[in-house]
Amino acid sequence: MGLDERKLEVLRAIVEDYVATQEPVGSKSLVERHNLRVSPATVRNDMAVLEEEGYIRQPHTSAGRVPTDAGYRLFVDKLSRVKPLSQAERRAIERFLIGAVDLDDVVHRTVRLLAQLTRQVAVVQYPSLSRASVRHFELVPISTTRLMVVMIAETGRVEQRLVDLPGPILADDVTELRRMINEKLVGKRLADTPPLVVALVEETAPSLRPPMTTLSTVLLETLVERSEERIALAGTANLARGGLLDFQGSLRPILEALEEEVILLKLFGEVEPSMTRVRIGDENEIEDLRTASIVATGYGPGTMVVGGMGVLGPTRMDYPANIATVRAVARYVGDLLAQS
Amino acid sequence: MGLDERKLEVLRAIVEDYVATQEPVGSKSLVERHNLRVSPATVRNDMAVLEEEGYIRQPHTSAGRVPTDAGYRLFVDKLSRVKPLSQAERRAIERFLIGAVDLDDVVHRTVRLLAQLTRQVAVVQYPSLSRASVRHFELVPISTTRLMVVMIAETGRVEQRLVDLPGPILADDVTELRRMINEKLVGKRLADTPPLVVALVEETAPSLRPPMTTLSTVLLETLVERSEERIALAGTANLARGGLLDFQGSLRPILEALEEEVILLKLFGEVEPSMTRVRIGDENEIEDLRTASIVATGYGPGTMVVGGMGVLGPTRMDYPANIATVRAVARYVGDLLAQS
DNA sequence: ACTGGCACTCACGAGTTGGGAGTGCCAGTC
DNA sequence: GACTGGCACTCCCAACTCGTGAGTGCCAGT
Repeated sequence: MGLDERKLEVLRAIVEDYVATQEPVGSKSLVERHNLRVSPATVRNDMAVLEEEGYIRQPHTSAGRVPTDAGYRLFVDKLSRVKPLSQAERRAIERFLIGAVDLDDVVHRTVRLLAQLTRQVAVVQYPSLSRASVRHFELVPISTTRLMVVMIAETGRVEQRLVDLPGPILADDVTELRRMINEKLVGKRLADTPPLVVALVEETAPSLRPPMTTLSTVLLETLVERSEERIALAGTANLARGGLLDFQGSLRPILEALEEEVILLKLFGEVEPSMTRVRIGDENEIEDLRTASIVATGYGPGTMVVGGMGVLGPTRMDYPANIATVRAVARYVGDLLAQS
Repeated sequence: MGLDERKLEVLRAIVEDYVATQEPVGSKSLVERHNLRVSPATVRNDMAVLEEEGYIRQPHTSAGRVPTDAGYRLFVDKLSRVKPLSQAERRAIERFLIGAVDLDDVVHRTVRLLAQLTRQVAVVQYPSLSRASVRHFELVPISTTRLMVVMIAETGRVEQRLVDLPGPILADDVTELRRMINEKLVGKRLADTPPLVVALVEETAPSLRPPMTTLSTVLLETLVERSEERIALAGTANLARGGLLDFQGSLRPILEALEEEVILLKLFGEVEPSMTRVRIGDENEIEDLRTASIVATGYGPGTMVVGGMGVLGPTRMDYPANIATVRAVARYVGDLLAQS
């Protein structure tokens, strides 16, 4: 169990070399590249221990060593300092996001930026409604029996939906419905709205009951059920880099998983405030992603978290760099949201 | 130049076998599988001619023949009848699209359906605004200096955008602006709106000039420039099927091209009314897609075309089946749009 | 115009081999 | 006790060989 200073140093060196070269690393080249001040034989002994402890393994006898998922985990937790971004990267982030015209555009640009900087697949969850609050509701008459319901969230996100009413409705009544809904819901966090919507129906005068009832079901559907649905994705082409050595040959399951929004939301949506979470290989619950790692973090204006973002790549990725990039981008986007 | 009946028959057989087996097809197995009523030697002579004409080629000496892009082209144009869909497929289309709640949902379901039925990458362009007409405009006051502009197109598509006004504005003025805009633009095709918007500003009373001017630039931007921007994509995992034999080894360029919305719009957006267009391999202008084929068609309510959809796959794809599927789905979605 | 026969070509897979990188172990040194 | 040099061993990998078989082109014969 004794992993002394040098053994950890050896592990770090193995991870770094393997990530860089993509080839199993042997004792000799290790000693050459990093200036460990011991002989290859000593390193070999250390490696034997590290292997016994499950941090590295040999693809085959008499080949170099490769980190295991547990090895990466130890590396990420204890052995690496997050690399500060280069000036050039900071500028790139700024330049890329500066011209965004609306929320959609911000998300779009962000996801591309992440993909480009990390050279991995990037995922950004649209600001989730349930964590944000309501800025304004609007009812737009389309015909006498049809309304469009528009909801604007504090984050700038807009949702709309058409509603067929049970019967014709007067313009004044629409105005009244609008007033009531706004009075009741504006400023509330979306997650808290369902009981309020129910109460709203009960408080409605009998004459307006039927349309309000219809509206309430639509409100509930739109605001709650569809509220976390959207995800932006970029950089899938990066999967096809590493010559198919990553992901043990088949991109298929990875690409399939990436098309399931439910999966992506699970991976990138469950973020705790201001924590960067790293999931390495086997730690993933999703079977298909056992050969991949994920770096995810939450973002939002100030200390609030309105969504998640992150990258996905082979377990053999540059964790320190990716963690740094994801954090920096998340923080920058958070600031952007806080301004508007 | 004389390609008699039988030679064409041989070409058709080669394409069909190659698409099915993915292996170069030789004269002997050809005669066995299709009951051409001649000997392998005769077929070989025909093949020699077909090769000379550029319709097939040999991967290496003494291997079977493989169709060239020109061969596929001839096959598609002259030698294949579009396969009618099976009853099961028709039912699948119906079942898949029947529960769609709004336009976004329709597009989403459609693209997944196409990917699933054809086992290729599917692309659906959101109903393009410029080809559709305006149903309604709405202006929603957010604060005294901020409006939200919402546009609803005849296809059900909704676009919205926030506008910062040059100065505070009264509720009555907003109402007036809304009235003016709707009066001028409702019912017009979007492509025809720009001059109308300009005229609108000129007709506006001096007191309302400043906000109307601001609005007009936003209208132009939103309605024209951003009008064809959206694309839905599904089934990228299908690229990784054919064991990397398709696409001569690297998915990278294909995945990259698929991430460029501009490229996809070029491919699937330029559709003539009720024509199914097939682009085979080299016929593609996009360098990266020279190993791929595209089947695209327009769709829309009735005879109108409001967008394109289609599939992308290896040149070695089942053209008759894919053409049939794309057409059927496009028609079904068109009907769906016509109803609403 | 088609066919059967025949010699030829060449990709492919199975087996073989040599080299080299890397290992584990052990005896020796500080 | 911790480290090192030396050494025998393992085994992947790339290169080579070789037999097989599918497929061909050509030609003489019907």
